Amino acid sequence: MNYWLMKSEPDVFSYDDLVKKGREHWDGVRNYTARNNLRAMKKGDLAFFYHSNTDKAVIGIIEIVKEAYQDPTTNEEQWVCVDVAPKEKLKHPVYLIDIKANPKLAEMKLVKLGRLSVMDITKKEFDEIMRMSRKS
DNA sequence: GCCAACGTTGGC
DNA sequence: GCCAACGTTGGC
Repeated sequence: MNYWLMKSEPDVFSYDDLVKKGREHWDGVRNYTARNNLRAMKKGDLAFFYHSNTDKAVIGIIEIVKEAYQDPTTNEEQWVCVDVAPKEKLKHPVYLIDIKANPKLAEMKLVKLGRLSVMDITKKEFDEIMRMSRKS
């Protein structure tokens, strides 16, 4: 079981949009590091859904329901996508500013590699963000 | 293979 | 809207 964090601009595709759809392709990734992470995902892995730009917060948990396959939005063979489904919306969003302020999360790629859109996180980081989401 | 120029992302 | 960070491209 691996843990991930995936970014989306909520104006383009939000967690609530995913809930409405029930399941969606996570396509359009055109970055090699992010692509490698997509390829490493296993069915059943969990990922945080992060809203960039307007919210800058982790909103919910999603589950990988289909492993990497050719991205249908391009003919270039090197790009892949996965399918995801909503798992659970966090009780409270966990904001980037609070993640940055938490020393336990200082090593997160979210903080260190600001532009990476699909990243791996540790179970400790996953658990810590879950803990933060339970209090307002 | 180096590196400057350029484009994109995303926080502020 | 600006700009820093950084990945990618292309000339040499």
